[in-house]
Amino acid sequence: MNRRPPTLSDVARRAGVSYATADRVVNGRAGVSEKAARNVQAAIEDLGYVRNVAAANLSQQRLYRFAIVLPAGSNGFFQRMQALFAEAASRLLADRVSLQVESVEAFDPEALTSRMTALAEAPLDGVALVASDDERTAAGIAALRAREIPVVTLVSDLPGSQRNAYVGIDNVVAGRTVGRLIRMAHGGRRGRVLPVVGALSARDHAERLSGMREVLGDDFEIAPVLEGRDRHEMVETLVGLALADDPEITAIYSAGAGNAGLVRLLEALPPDAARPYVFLHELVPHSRRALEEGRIDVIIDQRPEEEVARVVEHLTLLADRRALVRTDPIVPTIFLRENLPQAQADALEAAG
Amino acid sequence: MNRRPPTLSDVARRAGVSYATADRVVNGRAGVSEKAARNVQAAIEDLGYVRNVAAANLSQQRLYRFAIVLPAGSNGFFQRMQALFAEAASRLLADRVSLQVESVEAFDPEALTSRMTALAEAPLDGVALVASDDERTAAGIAALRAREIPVVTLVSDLPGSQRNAYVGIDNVVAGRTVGRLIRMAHGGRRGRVLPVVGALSARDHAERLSGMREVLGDDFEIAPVLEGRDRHEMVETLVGLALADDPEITAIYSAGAGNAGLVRLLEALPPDAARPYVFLHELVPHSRRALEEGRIDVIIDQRPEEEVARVVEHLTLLADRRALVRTDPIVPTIFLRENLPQAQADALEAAG
DNA sequence: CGAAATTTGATAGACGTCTATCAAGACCCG
DNA sequence: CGGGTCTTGATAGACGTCTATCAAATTTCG
Repeated sequence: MNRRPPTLSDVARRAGVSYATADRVVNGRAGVSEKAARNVQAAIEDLGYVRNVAAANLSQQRLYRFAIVLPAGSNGFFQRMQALFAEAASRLLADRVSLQVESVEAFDPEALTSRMTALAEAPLDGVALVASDDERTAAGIAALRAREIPVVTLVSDLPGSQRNAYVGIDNVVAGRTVGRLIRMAHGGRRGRVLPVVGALSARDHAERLSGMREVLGDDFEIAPVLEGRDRHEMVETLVGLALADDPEITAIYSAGAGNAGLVRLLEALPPDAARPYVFLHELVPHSRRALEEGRIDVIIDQRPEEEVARVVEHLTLLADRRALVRTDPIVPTIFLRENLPQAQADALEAAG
Repeated sequence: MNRRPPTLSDVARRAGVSYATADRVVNGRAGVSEKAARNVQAAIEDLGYVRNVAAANLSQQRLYRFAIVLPAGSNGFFQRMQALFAEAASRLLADRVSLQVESVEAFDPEALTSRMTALAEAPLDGVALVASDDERTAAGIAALRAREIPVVTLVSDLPGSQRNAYVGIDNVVAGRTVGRLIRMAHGGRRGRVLPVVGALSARDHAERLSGMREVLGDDFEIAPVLEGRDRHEMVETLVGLALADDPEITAIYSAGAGNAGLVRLLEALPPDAARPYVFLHELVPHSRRALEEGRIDVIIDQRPEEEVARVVEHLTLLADRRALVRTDPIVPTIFLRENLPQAQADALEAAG
């Protein structure tokens, strides 16, 4: 129960070969007879040999150099994600993983592409990026892959491209989840839903809406979709007008960003007036506060903590040319005011 | 950008001391003047030195031997947890962490205590266990601590004891979350809730109920609490009787186990008959199926995957006498049929 | 001042794996 | 059977840290 785990020398001895031969087998180097290889494999299984990663990493001086490209700007979600990556970076220093977190102008495929071109020249072992739905982005990914640099898309995918993996939620699932919650909140009654997105041309926003529609079916009316460009002033204005215009609205689903404007609008309502149910995405300071104060009802979060962890996991595995585990999408998480995570507030404060 | 991370030799050189002295500083060994220590610290910060854990682990031949004690039996939740620990164990072999997963008879504090006494004699670096609310368990924990073996309680806490940490959800929070969902599902209307627990004397079940009550306040009636002993036949019978007896019930909250019985009962209902909203705990095969088939509405899950990861994290840190990170409780997660995790089914199948 | 105590330096060996090199042995084919 | 190719063995050095030892230098204190 307490004995030393077997080393490769033990394996070699057991297999009746030299250390060199055993090493050739485990590292897939050429020049080993089939028989010897079989013996070594058998010895590995007999002894339950597992390669000591500490020793392996040490001897190889393995360094993992990853670049993470995030959209810049005031978007609370990406600020949170950036803080999480920064925190991960300092934690991962001890494991010889260096994360270089970069910002590019949001919604600017040109800027993203030129950044990617630059990264393709850098000595990197992997890149994660928030893809924009654009041919140039796909070309940038291809350029990185051509240099043998693995690429992971994050939050927003680009399915046709050569990216190795996607880390993020399935937006249709997120929309369906909101649909179900809307149904629940209406307790069997019908209602009229006001959808707000950044732009209908944004694939993720459109997918969320269509997921919601799938679940609501014909039992609910859907008001004309507002496109707020993810800008809070615009969201505030448009939603304000729509609500004034259409008193039948029983629920608002904001599938995009710019929710600070929505929250401002809700704060301006008389405190005890009936208001529509409000569902929105991403747990950030202002949405958290709104939920705590009862101005909104549900936040759908894509758990950036989990996404950050998984990006690092994927990039490390890809850099070692190993198989990915856990390629299923991130599950959108439902936050009500009752199950808000506790540490969240502190972590955000600490991040400034 | 691509240079070799600094080693302790670099630090020593920079600080103008020998490697030996630098080593004494970083490992907190005695026999270093204050001045030398300050110089070394400064050099560490200047260079951004981070101890290479691979090298450190290698040189120390550090082995982490942890024991995990779970209640035996057919309980789907603990079966899932056991599978997750087994999976973690094989993954962690490469990191020289050995998890020895043990079962003891459920609800048998005597059996748990004698197991703990045995473990106190074993060469272990940490123990995780599902505490039962019992003095003997507290004594067992004390015995382990007396042998310098860190102890983490899992799923069920024992606050008065000497355990180093608790990994699990806050059951009041879970109950409050359900309370909010019940409110939502009633869409502003009143209702009558049937609570089902294993036993009112079980602290976690009682806490869940009181959390729910907090949120429902006086707007809802609460039917007499059923105690199903976490046994599915008993739950099936009791709930069946209660529903027949009390047609006013609009929601069922099952805060304990034995939900297979509840699901059977619901399956027996005529398919298109109105049924109460049903809320229960833990995503396991039968509850998952019930949710997929629309026989229940919500599953509150305590994310055993996350708990397993955190147990390992805590035990490792404790074994190294380091400070714990992330001591906030696990956040109860809400699953609707729309946001069920995908991989779950496969993972459970694979675990057999 | 001198003896004792404390601090420092130098260094060696170990941890397990990886990489590389060189020589020797086994095998094949003409 | 001789020359070539393939396979194997032996071994050395490196990775960065930890532990230990011994001697030398410095400080403390009676």
